[in-house]
Amino acid sequence: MTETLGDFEHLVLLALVRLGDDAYGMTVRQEIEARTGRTISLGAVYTTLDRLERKAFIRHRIGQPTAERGGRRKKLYRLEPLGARLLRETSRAYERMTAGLKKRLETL
Amino acid sequence: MTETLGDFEHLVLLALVRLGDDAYGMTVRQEIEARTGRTISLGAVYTTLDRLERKAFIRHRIGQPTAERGGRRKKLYRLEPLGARLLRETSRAYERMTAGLKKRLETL
DNA sequence: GCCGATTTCTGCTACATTGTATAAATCACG
DNA sequence: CGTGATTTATACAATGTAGCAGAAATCGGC
Repeated sequence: MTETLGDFEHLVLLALVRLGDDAYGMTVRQEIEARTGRTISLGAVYTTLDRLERKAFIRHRIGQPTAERGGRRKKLYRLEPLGARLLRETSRAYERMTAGLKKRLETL
Repeated sequence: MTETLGDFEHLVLLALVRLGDDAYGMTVRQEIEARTGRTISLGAVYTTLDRLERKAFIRHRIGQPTAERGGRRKKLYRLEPLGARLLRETSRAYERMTAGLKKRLETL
């Protein structure tokens, strides 16, 4: 593996996988906040999405405006093959690091 | 969660758990290299161990010299309660992020 | 036993990348 | 317009990483 993912980048990619068609700034933040319990600024999310896109791990398209008042057009993101491969590798590496340790981790 | 662990810091803590009594610079590197498949410089390991210790997540003691060739005295590291708690939280957060996604991740 | 060669291990320094907050700009709709 | 949803810009802190210097220990020859 040549490339590596930072901690937060990793979380963002996982959020994209789970969110599927509805992945953009706000939902990505919600998803990560809800599951990790940590508080995240939107700026952090956008910066990271942008960086991941520059590296060709993800790509965006512009969504349709919604019927709500306000509601600027969203940038919807999805995983690209390069990012998918890296995410899979990173997840596997994590699995190998924790293999046989999960019970112990819980009782730390 | 107020504090967070970086990607590499996380790997280092996991290595400490697995290595138990025999965790020092070289073995930590070996462990991470073997399981993640990535190449790691010793300097990276030492710097990270040092930072983790400053934050009171880990602590070291000086080991006895061994009979091996070379074999300078080792700094043996072990997890402190603060680090253990953070590691557990981080691991749980990751579990929640990947819950129900593992199969999908494998076929990305 | 002393001495240099050799090996293991640690410390330091410097720089690149990633993480994060805050404030400002845009856009879509009524 | 004015208002709310969303994105962009900016700046700085924290983390990741390489490279090299140096200290401590053993080994073999003399």
